[in-house]
Amino acid sequence: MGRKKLDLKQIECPKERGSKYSKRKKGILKKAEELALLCDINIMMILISPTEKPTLFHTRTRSLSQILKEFLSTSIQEREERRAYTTKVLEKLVETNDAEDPIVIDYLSPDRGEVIQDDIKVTELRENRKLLDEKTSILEGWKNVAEVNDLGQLNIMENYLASSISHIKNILKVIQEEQQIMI
Amino acid sequence: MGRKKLDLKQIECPKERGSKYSKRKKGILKKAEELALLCDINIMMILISPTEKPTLFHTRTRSLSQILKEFLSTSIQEREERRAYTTKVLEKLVETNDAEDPIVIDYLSPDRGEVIQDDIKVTELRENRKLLDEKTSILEGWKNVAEVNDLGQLNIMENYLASSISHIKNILKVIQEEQQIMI
DNA sequence: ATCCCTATGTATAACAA
DNA sequence: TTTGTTATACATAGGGA
Repeated sequence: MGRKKLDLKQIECPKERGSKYSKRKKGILKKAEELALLCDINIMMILISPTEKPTLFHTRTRSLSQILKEFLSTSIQEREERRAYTTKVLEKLVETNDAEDPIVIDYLSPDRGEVIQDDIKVTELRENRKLLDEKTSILEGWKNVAEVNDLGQLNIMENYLASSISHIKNILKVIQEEQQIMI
Repeated sequence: MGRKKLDLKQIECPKERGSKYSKRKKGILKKAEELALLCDINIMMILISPTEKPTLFHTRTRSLSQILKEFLSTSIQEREERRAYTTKVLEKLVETNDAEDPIVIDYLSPDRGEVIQDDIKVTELRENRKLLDEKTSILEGWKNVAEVNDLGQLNIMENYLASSISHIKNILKVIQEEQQIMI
Protein backbone atom coordinates (compact mmCIF):
# COMPACT_ATOMS: atom_id res chain seq x y z
CA MET A 1 0.00 0.00 0.00
CA GLY A 2 1.71 3.08 -1.13
CA ARG A 3 3.03 4.69 -4.23
CA LYS A 4 5.60 2.01 -4.75
CA LYS A 5 6.04 -1.56 -3.71
CA LEU A 6 8.37 -1.61 -0.74
CA ASP A 7 11.30 -4.01 -0.69
CA LEU A 8 10.88 -6.52 2.10
CA LYS A 9 14.19 -5.91 3.77
CA GLN A 10 15.56 -3.87 6.63
CA ILE A 11 15.30 -0.14 6.08
CA GLU A 12 18.81 1.26 6.27
CA CYS A 13 18.17 4.93 7.03
CA PRO A 14 17.48 5.10 10.78
CA LYS A 15 15.36 8.19 10.33
CA GLU A 16 13.08 6.59 7.82
CA ARG A 17 12.99 3.42 9.88
CA GLY A 18 11.67 5.36 12.83
CA SER A 19 8.93 7.05 10.90
CA LYS A 20 7.94 3.82 9.21
CA TYR A 21 7.76 2.15 12.60
CA SER A 22 5.57 4.86 14.01
CA LYS A 23 3.11 4.62 11.13
CA ARG A 24 2.96 0.87 10.99
CA LYS A 25 2.70 0.51 14.74
CA LYS A 26 -0.43 2.60 14.62
CA GLY A 27 -1.76 0.37 11.88
CA ILE A 28 -1.08 -2.90 13.58
CA LEU A 29 -2.56 -1.71 16.88
CA LYS A 30 -5.70 -0.70 15.05
CA LYS A 31 -5.88 -4.13 13.43
CA ALA A 32 -5.49 -5.79 16.80
CA GLU A 33 -8.20 -3.64 18.32
CA GLU A 34 -10.61 -4.40 15.51
CA LEU A 35 -9.90 -8.10 15.54
CA ALA A 36 -10.44 -8.26 19.30
CA LEU A 37 -13.71 -6.39 19.02
CA LEU A 38 -15.10 -8.20 15.97
CA CYS A 39 -14.27 -11.68 17.20
CA ASP A 40 -14.54 -11.00 20.94
CA ILE A 41 -11.12 -12.41 21.70
CA ASN A 42 -8.08 -11.48 23.76
CA ILE A 43 -4.86 -10.28 22.24
CA MET A 44 -1.66 -9.21 23.84
CA MET A 45 1.24 -7.66 21.97
CA ILE A 46 4.60 -6.19 22.84
CA LEU A 47 6.56 -4.06 20.39
CA ILE A 48 10.06 -2.78 20.99
CA SER A 49 10.67 0.33 18.89
CA PRO A 50 13.91 0.97 17.00
CA THR A 51 14.81 3.28 19.88
CA GLU A 52 14.02 0.58 22.45
CA LYS A 53 10.78 2.12 23.59
CA PRO A 54 8.43 -0.69 24.56
CA THR A 55 4.75 -0.68 23.71
CA LEU A 56 2.39 -3.03 25.46
CA PHE A 57 -1.04 -3.70 24.04
CA HIS A 58 -3.53 -6.06 25.56
CA THR A 59 -7.23 -6.77 25.71
CA ARG A 60 -6.89 -9.20 28.57
CA THR A 61 -9.26 -7.37 30.86
CA ARG A 62 -11.95 -6.45 28.42
CA SER A 63 -13.85 -9.72 28.60
CA LEU A 64 -13.92 -9.75 32.36
CA SER A 65 -15.35 -6.28 32.74
CA GLN A 66 -17.86 -6.92 29.99
CA ILE A 67 -18.87 -10.18 31.57
CA LEU A 68 -19.18 -8.52 34.95
CA LYS A 69 -21.43 -5.84 33.55
CA GLU A 70 -23.59 -8.32 31.71
CA PHE A 71 -23.62 -10.62 34.65
CA LEU A 72 -24.80 -8.00 37.08
CA SER A 73 -27.63 -7.11 34.76
CA THR A 74 -28.93 -10.65 34.29
CA SER A 75 -31.76 -12.34 36.11
CA ILE A 76 -31.22 -14.82 38.91
CA GLN A 77 -32.26 -17.61 36.59
CA GLU A 78 -29.80 -16.64 33.94
CA ARG A 79 -27.12 -16.37 36.58
CA GLU A 80 -27.91 -19.88 37.69
CA GLU A 81 -27.47 -21.12 34.13
CA ARG A 82 -24.22 -19.25 33.85
CA ARG A 83 -23.05 -20.82 37.05
CA ALA A 84 -23.81 -24.29 35.73
CA TYR A 85 -21.86 -23.49 32.61
CA THR A 86 -18.88 -22.18 34.53
CA THR A 87 -18.84 -25.33 36.62
CA LYS A 88 -18.86 -27.44 33.50
CA VAL A 89 -15.95 -25.47 32.09
CA LEU A 90 -14.04 -25.96 35.29
CA GLU A 91 -14.60 -29.69 35.15
CA LYS A 92 -13.44 -29.73 31.60
CA LEU A 93 -10.34 -27.81 32.56
CA VAL A 94 -9.49 -30.49 35.09
CA GLU A 95 -10.16 -33.22 32.54
CA THR A 96 -8.04 -31.50 29.96
CA ASN A 97 -5.22 -31.42 32.40
CA ASP A 98 -5.30 -35.20 32.51
CA ALA A 99 -5.40 -35.67 28.78
CA GLU A 100 -2.47 -35.88 26.42
CA ASP A 101 -3.62 -33.58 23.65
CA PRO A 102 -0.88 -31.14 22.81
CA ILE A 103 -1.54 -27.44 22.72
CA VAL A 104 -0.42 -26.22 19.35
CA ILE A 105 1.52 -23.01 19.10
CA ASP A 106 2.31 -21.12 15.91
CA TYR A 107 5.49 -19.17 16.11
CA LEU A 108 8.15 -17.43 14.06
CA SER A 109 11.13 -19.52 13.21
CA PRO A 110 14.19 -17.94 14.83
CA ASP A 111 16.13 -17.65 11.62
CA ARG A 112 13.91 -17.93 8.64
CA GLY A 113 11.17 -15.66 9.93
CA GLU A 114 8.37 -17.98 8.93
CA VAL A 115 5.52 -19.23 11.05
CA ILE A 116 6.05 -22.78 12.26
CA GLN A 117 4.43 -24.91 14.94
CA ASP A 118 5.35 -26.18 18.37
CA ASP A 119 3.35 -27.99 20.98
CA ILE A 120 3.24 -28.27 24.72
CA LYS A 121 2.28 -31.69 26.04
CA VAL A 122 -0.39 -31.44 28.64
CA THR A 123 1.80 -33.49 30.92
CA GLU A 124 3.75 -30.29 31.31
CA LEU A 125 0.64 -28.64 32.59
CA ARG A 126 0.33 -31.26 35.31
CA GLU A 127 3.29 -29.76 37.01
CA ASN A 128 1.18 -26.69 37.46
CA ARG A 129 -1.39 -28.53 39.48
CA LYS A 130 -0.89 -26.14 42.34
CA LEU A 131 -1.70 -23.18 40.15
CA LEU A 132 -4.84 -24.90 38.98
CA ASP A 133 -5.90 -25.52 42.56
CA GLU A 134 -5.51 -21.85 43.37
CA LYS A 135 -7.63 -20.90 40.42
CA THR A 136 -10.21 -23.45 41.43
CA SER A 137 -10.49 -21.86 44.83
CA ILE A 138 -10.90 -18.45 43.25
CA LEU A 139 -13.75 -19.88 41.26
CA GLU A 140 -15.53 -21.00 44.43
CA GLY A 141 -16.75 -17.45 44.64
CA TRP A 142 -18.64 -17.81 41.42
CA LYS A 143 -20.73 -20.57 42.87
CA ASN A 144 -22.87 -18.19 44.85
CA VAL A 145 -23.75 -16.32 41.74
CA ALA A 146 -26.81 -14.72 43.25
CA GLU A 147 -24.47 -12.81 45.56
CA VAL A 148 -21.92 -11.73 43.07
CA ASN A 149 -22.82 -8.16 43.89
CA ASP A 150 -20.97 -8.74 47.11
CA LEU A 151 -17.97 -6.48 47.43
CA GLY A 152 -15.77 -9.33 48.55
CA GLN A 153 -16.36 -11.24 45.35
CA LEU A 154 -15.59 -8.22 43.29
CA ASN A 155 -12.37 -7.74 45.18
CA ILE A 156 -11.29 -11.28 44.46
CA MET A 157 -11.95 -10.75 40.82
CA GLU A 158 -10.16 -7.45 40.79
CA ASN A 159 -7.12 -8.97 42.42
CA TYR A 160 -7.17 -11.75 39.95
CA LEU A 161 -7.24 -9.18 37.22
CA ALA A 162 -4.49 -7.11 38.75
CA SER A 163 -2.23 -10.11 38.90
CA SER A 164 -2.70 -10.71 35.19
CA ILE A 165 -1.61 -7.19 34.48
CA SER A 166 1.40 -7.24 36.75
CA HIS A 167 2.33 -10.49 35.09
CA ILE A 168 2.50 -8.74 31.77
CA LYS A 169 4.41 -5.82 33.25
CA ASN A 170 7.04 -8.18 34.57
CA ILE A 171 7.50 -9.73 31.18
CA LEU A 172 7.89 -6.32 29.71
CA LYS A 173 10.63 -5.48 32.18
CA VAL A 174 12.57 -8.60 31.38
CA ILE A 175 12.24 -8.13 27.66
CA GLN A 176 13.32 -4.54 27.93
CA GLU A 177 16.43 -5.48 29.80
CA GLU A 178 17.28 -8.27 27.42
CA GLN A 179 16.77 -5.95 24.55
CA GLN A 180 19.46 -3.61 25.76
CA ILE A 181 21.92 -6.34 26.53
CA MET A 182 21.49 -8.15 23.26
CA ILE A 183 22.93 -5.41 21.12
CA MET B 1 -11.38 -3.61 2.81
CA GLY B 2 -14.01 -5.69 1.28
CA ARG B 3 -17.23 -5.35 -0.60
CA LYS B 4 -18.88 -3.54 2.23
CA LYS B 5 -17.76 -1.52 5.19
CA LEU B 6 -17.95 -3.79 8.20
CA ASP B 7 -19.73 -2.62 11.34
CA LEU B 8 -17.25 -2.28 14.17
CA LYS B 9 -19.06 -4.51 16.62
CA GLN B 10 -18.96 -8.11 17.70
CA ILE B 11 -19.91 -10.56 14.98
CA GLU B 12 -22.88 -12.55 16.24
CA CYS B 13 -22.75 -15.66 14.05
CA PRO B 14 -20.09 -17.94 15.59
CA LYS B 15 -19.36 -19.53 12.27
CA GLU B 16 -18.67 -16.25 10.55
CA ARG B 17 -16.71 -15.05 13.57
CA GLY B 18 -14.41 -18.03 13.25
CA SER B 19 -13.73 -17.48 9.60
CA LYS B 20 -13.21 -13.78 10.09
CA TYR B 21 -10.74 -14.53 12.86
CA SER B 22 -8.83 -16.94 10.72
CA LYS B 23 -8.51 -14.43 7.87
CA ARG B 24 -7.58 -11.48 9.99
CA LYS B 25 -5.16 -13.44 12.13
CA LYS B 26 -3.25 -14.27 9.00
CA GLY B 27 -3.25 -10.61 8.08
CA ILE B 28 -2.07 -9.31 11.42
CA LEU B 29 0.71 -11.91 11.64
CA LYS B 30 1.91 -10.83 8.22
CA LYS B 31 1.89 -7.22 9.33
CA ALA B 32 3.89 -8.08 12.41
CA GLU B 33 6.39 -10.05 10.38
CA GLU B 34 6.87 -7.20 7.93
CA LEU B 35 7.16 -4.58 10.62
CA ALA B 36 9.77 -6.62 12.47
CA LEU B 37 11.76 -7.14 9.32
CA LEU B 38 11.53 -3.61 7.94
CA CYS B 39 12.38 -1.89 11.21
CA ASP B 40 14.56 -4.63 12.69
CA ILE B 41 12.63 -4.79 15.92
CA ASN B 42 11.19 -7.42 18.21
CA ILE B 43 7.52 -8.13 18.49
CA MET B 44 5.68 -10.66 20.54
CA MET B 45 1.99 -11.34 20.24
CA ILE B 46 -0.51 -13.75 21.75
CA LEU B 47 -3.92 -14.30 20.23
CA ILE B 48 -6.62 -16.44 21.79
CA SER B 49 -9.02 -17.64 19.09
CA PRO B 50 -12.81 -17.70 19.51
CA THR B 51 -12.38 -21.43 20.21
CA GLU B 52 -9.67 -20.78 22.81
CA LYS B 53 -6.82 -21.93 20.63
CA PRO B 54 -3.79 -19.84 21.51
CA THR B 55 -1.39 -18.50 18.92
CA LEU B 56 2.01 -17.25 19.95
CA PHE B 57 4.04 -15.09 17.64
CA HIS B 58 7.41 -13.68 18.47
CA THR B 59 10.56 -12.38 16.86
CA ARG B 60 12.49 -12.40 20.12
CA THR B 61 15.20 -14.71 18.90
CA ARG B 62 15.72 -13.32 15.46
CA SER B 63 18.02 -10.51 16.48
CA LEU B 64 20.24 -12.73 18.53
CA SER B 65 20.83 -15.29 15.82
CA GLN B 66 21.35 -12.58 13.24
CA ILE B 67 23.76 -10.79 15.50
CA LEU B 68 25.59 -14.01 16.19
CA LYS B 69 25.98 -14.70 12.50
CA GLU B 70 27.16 -11.20 11.75
CA PHE B 71 29.38 -11.21 14.75
CA LEU B 72 31.13 -14.41 13.82
CA SER B 73 31.81 -13.07 10.36
CA THR B 74 33.33 -9.77 11.47
CA SER B 75 36.98 -8.92 11.80
CA ILE B 76 38.75 -8.84 15.14
CA GLN B 77 38.85 -5.07 14.97
CA GLU B 78 35.14 -4.80 14.38
CA ARG B 79 34.54 -7.18 17.23
CA GLU B 80 36.62 -4.99 19.47
CA GLU B 81 34.48 -2.00 18.54
CA ARG B 82 31.39 -4.01 19.16
CA ARG B 83 32.70 -5.00 22.55
CA ALA B 84 33.29 -1.38 23.48
CA TYR B 85 29.78 -0.56 22.43
CA THR B 86 28.28 -3.39 24.44
CA THR B 87 30.19 -2.24 27.49
CA LYS B 88 28.86 1.26 27.04
CA VAL B 89 25.33 -0.06 26.77
CA LEU B 90 25.81 -2.05 29.93
CA GLU B 91 27.01 1.01 31.77
CA LYS B 92 24.07 2.95 30.51
CA LEU B 93 21.75 0.22 31.68
CA VAL B 94 23.16 0.52 35.17
CA GLU B 95 22.84 4.30 35.03
CA THR B 96 19.30 4.06 33.81
CA ASN B 97 18.49 1.88 36.73
CA ASP B 98 19.47 4.73 38.99
CA ALA B 99 17.51 7.36 37.16
CA GLU B 100 13.88 8.28 37.63
CA ASP B 101 12.72 8.43 34.04
CA PRO B 102 9.53 6.49 33.68
CA ILE B 103 9.16 3.85 31.00
CA VAL B 104 6.06 4.70 29.07
CA ILE B 105 3.65 1.96 28.17
CA ASP B 106 0.76 2.29 25.75
CA TYR B 107 -2.09 -0.05 26.52
CA LEU B 108 -5.74 -0.72 25.89
CA SER B 109 -8.08 0.74 28.43
CA PRO B 110 -9.91 -2.17 30.09
CA ASP B 111 -13.35 -0.86 29.30
CA ARG B 112 -13.21 1.67 26.57
CA GLY B 113 -10.89 -0.22 24.31
CA GLU B 114 -8.75 2.78 23.54
CA VAL B 115 -5.01 3.08 23.81
CA ILE B 116 -3.91 4.94 26.93
CA GLN B 117 -0.61 5.33 28.72
CA ASP B 118 0.92 4.04 31.90
CA ASP B 119 4.43 4.25 33.26
CA ILE B 120 6.69 2.21 35.42
CA LYS B 121 8.97 4.22 37.68
CA VAL B 122 12.51 3.09 37.40
CA THR B 123 12.56 2.77 41.16
CA GLU B 124 10.52 -0.34 40.56
CA LEU B 125 13.34 -1.67 38.46
CA ARG B 126 15.75 -1.26 41.35
CA GLU B 127 14.06 -4.12 43.08
CA ASN B 128 15.26 -6.26 40.25
CA ARG B 129 18.86 -5.52 40.95
CA LYS B 130 19.60 -9.15 41.39
CA LEU B 131 18.29 -9.91 37.95
CA LEU B 132 20.48 -7.18 36.54
CA ASP B 133 23.51 -8.63 38.26
CA GLU B 134 22.84 -12.01 36.72
CA LYS B 135 22.60 -10.50 33.30
CA THR B 136 25.79 -8.58 33.90
CA SER B 137 27.62 -11.77 34.66
CA ILE B 138 26.27 -13.35 31.49
CA LEU B 139 27.68 -10.39 29.63
CA GLU B 140 31.14 -11.06 31.00
CA GLY B 141 31.43 -13.65 28.29
CA TRP B 142 31.11 -11.02 25.63
CA LYS B 143 34.20 -9.29 26.85
CA ASN B 144 36.51 -11.81 25.24
CA VAL B 145 34.95 -11.16 21.92
CA ALA B 146 37.85 -12.64 20.00
CA GLU B 147 36.90 -16.00 21.46
CA VAL B 148 33.22 -15.90 20.93
CA ASN B 149 33.57 -18.94 18.69
CA ASP B 150 34.14 -20.83 21.88
CA LEU B 151 31.45 -23.43 22.44
CA GLY B 152 31.01 -22.45 26.05
CA GLN B 153 30.07 -18.91 25.13
CA LEU B 154 27.58 -20.13 22.62
CA ASN B 155 26.05 -22.38 25.23
CA ILE B 156 25.59 -19.50 27.60
CA MET B 157 23.90 -17.51 24.90
CA GLU B 158 21.70 -20.41 23.93
CA ASN B 159 20.60 -20.93 27.49
CA TYR B 160 19.86 -17.27 27.77
CA LEU B 161 17.76 -17.55 24.67
CA ALA B 162 16.00 -20.70 25.83
CA SER B 163 15.00 -18.99 29.03
CA SER B 164 13.34 -16.19 27.07
CA ILE B 165 11.30 -18.70 25.19
CA SER B 166 10.25 -20.71 28.19
CA HIS B 167 9.27 -17.45 29.80
CA ILE B 168 6.87 -16.80 26.97
CA LYS B 169 5.56 -20.35 27.11
CA ASN B 170 4.75 -19.94 30.78
CA ILE B 171 2.80 -16.81 30.11
CA LEU B 172 0.89 -18.62 27.46
CA LYS B 173 -0.02 -21.37 29.88
CA VAL B 174 -1.30 -18.93 32.45
CA ILE B 175 -3.28 -16.96 29.93
CA GLN B 176 -4.77 -20.10 28.53
CA GLU B 177 -5.92 -21.22 31.93
CA GLU B 178 -7.35 -17.84 32.80
CA GLN B 179 -9.12 -17.76 29.52
CA GLN B 180 -11.03 -20.90 30.31
CA ILE B 181 -11.92 -19.83 33.79
CA MET B 182 -13.09 -16.40 32.82
CA ILE B 183 -16.04 -17.56 30.76
C1' DA C 1 -11.54 -24.22 9.30
C1' DT C 2 -9.43 -22.94 4.54
C1' DC C 3 -9.35 -21.80 -0.34
C1' DC C 4 -10.79 -19.28 -4.29
C1' DC C 5 -12.72 -15.07 -6.32
C1' DT C 6 -13.20 -10.10 -7.27
C1' DA C 7 -15.11 -5.59 -5.91
C1' DT C 8 -14.00 -2.35 -2.53
C1' DG C 9 -12.39 -0.32 1.69
C1' DT C 10 -7.94 0.54 3.97
C1' DA C 11 -3.18 1.17 5.03
C1' DT C 12 0.66 3.28 3.66
C1' DA C 13 4.98 4.98 0.39
C1' DA C 14 6.63 9.08 -1.02
C1' DC C 15 6.76 13.76 -0.21
C1' DA C 16 6.04 18.14 2.05
C1' DA C 17 5.66 20.79 6.25
C1' DT D 1 9.24 12.53 15.60
C1' DT D 2 4.27 13.21 14.20
C1' DT D 3 0.75 15.12 10.70
C1' DG D 4 -1.37 15.66 6.32
C1' DT D 5 -2.03 14.59 1.29
C1' DT D 6 -2.54 11.70 -2.65
C1' DA D 7 -1.71 7.73 -5.47
C1' DT D 8 -1.27 2.97 -5.06
C1' DA D 9 -0.70 -1.53 -3.22
C1' DC D 10 -2.92 -4.61 -0.13
C1' DA D 11 -6.27 -6.83 2.83
C1' DT D 12 -10.55 -8.46 3.16
C1' DA D 13 -16.15 -8.78 2.91
C1' DG D 14 -19.25 -11.54 0.80
C1' DG D 15 -20.26 -15.67 -1.33
C1' DG D 16 -19.56 -20.30 -3.02
C1' DA D 17 -17.04 -24.99 -2.60
